[in-house]
Amino acid sequence: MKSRRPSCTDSGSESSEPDSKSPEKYETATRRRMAANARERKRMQGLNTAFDRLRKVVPQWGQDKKLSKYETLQMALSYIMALNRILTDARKHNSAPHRQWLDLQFDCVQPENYPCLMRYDSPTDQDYIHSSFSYQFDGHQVHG
DNA sequence: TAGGCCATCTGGTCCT
DNA sequence: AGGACCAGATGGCCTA
Repeated sequence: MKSRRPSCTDSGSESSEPDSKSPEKYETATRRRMAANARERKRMQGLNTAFDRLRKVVPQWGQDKKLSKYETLQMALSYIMALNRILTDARKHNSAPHRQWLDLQFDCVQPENYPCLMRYDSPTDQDYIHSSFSYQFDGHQVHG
């Protein structure tokens, strides 16, 4: 857990001074604010858990650094488009050898087999897979 | 030190 | 009324 802002306590409400309100109303407002803050924290934690799960199923291309949220979304988009492309290509070439090739592709996109995405048997494989993933880490760009 | 990324707080809006 | 969601503000941490 990261450190929290020292200036903003859970009581939360420098802005909600007692003013003309009764102490009871001030207390109620403070309690509600604290509860809302806690809910918001929990909600954001849920969101971050979802991002972590997404990171696990999205290829990282050997990046040792954890993908940022933005990068994760861009990579997920790119990944989905790549899978879509595999399916489209498979429909175009529906012969037996390509069936084999398609099976291989599907094997490779299983999360437990991601290492095989990083190991290319031929330059052609490397070109194809890289061309399928349009997301570039450097440029933060997706070509669709 | 600047810039990127992130967690948290907060007030507003919408929905139940 | 209260919860969920969102966006803006703020400050901490890390890296080049």
